[in-house]
Amino acid sequence: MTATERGGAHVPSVRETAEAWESLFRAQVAVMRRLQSDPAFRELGIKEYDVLFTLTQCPEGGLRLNELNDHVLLAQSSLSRLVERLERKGLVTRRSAPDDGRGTLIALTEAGWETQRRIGRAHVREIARLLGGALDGGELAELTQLTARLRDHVVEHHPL
Amino acid sequence: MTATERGGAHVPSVRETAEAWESLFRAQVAVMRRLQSDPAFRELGIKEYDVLFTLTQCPEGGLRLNELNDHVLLAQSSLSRLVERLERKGLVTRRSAPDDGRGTLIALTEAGWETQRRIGRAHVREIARLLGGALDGGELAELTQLTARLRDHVVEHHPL
DNA sequence: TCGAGATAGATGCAAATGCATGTATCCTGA
DNA sequence: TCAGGATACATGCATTTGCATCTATCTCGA
Repeated sequence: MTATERGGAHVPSVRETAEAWESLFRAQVAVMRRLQSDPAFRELGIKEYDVLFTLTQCPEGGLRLNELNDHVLLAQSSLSRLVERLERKGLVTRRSAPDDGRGTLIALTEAGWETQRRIGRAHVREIARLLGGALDGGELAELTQLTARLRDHVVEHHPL
Repeated sequence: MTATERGGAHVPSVRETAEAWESLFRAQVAVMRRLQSDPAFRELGIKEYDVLFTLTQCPEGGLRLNELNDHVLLAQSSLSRLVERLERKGLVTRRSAPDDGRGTLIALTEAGWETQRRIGRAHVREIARLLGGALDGGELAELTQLTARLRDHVVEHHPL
């Protein structure tokens, strides 16, 4: 068996790359389909939750709409309206960015933090329930590393 | 450094599991955002393409709607109408399943095969362009393995 | 300083989506 | 055999999404 045959440290072929993406994508679909049906997301859609979560992971002041948009699979206009809905529910505030009159700063309200924590706890439990037993700790760490590097590479080398 | 600290073959914590999912999901978002903007998907949306692709990967006769639905992140009704659109475009045919009067068999037309091949070629090139250089062959194979096992586990242990 | 182009976000509108439900068919146990 | 429930898919309808475009603001070079 050659290095190539066992998938050694060679430059991957187009086919190998496409297969890896396909596999990653299908795994995401399978997991996401199940996560979406979690009762935790009856109160708030998973995309709305994702925005709240992203806001918890960033400096206190909040995020610009375009920064938020990097984390979510939505068109700019769709995110704009999603945030508008969150504002109407009292979960986030929007204010004009102090240093750039065009920008909008989105920040969590107290209710937003509380809602994220509440849904987040159930969500994390559900993730563990679904994925538990699929991979051991080393494999899971490996997966985290590989996907993180994949993301970093794409963000770094292929701006939108 | 203990085995746990370096992520050895232990039973993963809830936190480690959630981190891995988060990382996988963000990588998927980053890659998908870029794939979606490929001009190859101006003619046909990526979800529509995905259905055509899935149909190429299965026995000649086609797939039932509910089987298709396992591969796609869409509600049953949305897929039903997506397939209806594909039929109107002449890319698939729908016929009643011979062994089950409730079912619908979806199959590619000749134009459907041709369209999938054409878009697929461009799509695979784009995948290689985006991911090329991110991971070497061994890492890519590892990623394929891990995500495939993740999917298999979820499909096996957590039916919808 | 000014004007052309770039950028951030909002909005009108058509298309796509999901939920709830409807219809037809299939299955199962009494 | 047949009634009750389950399953497969379709459909009405309100919501969400994306595209194209608009406005407001910023940036930069002449």
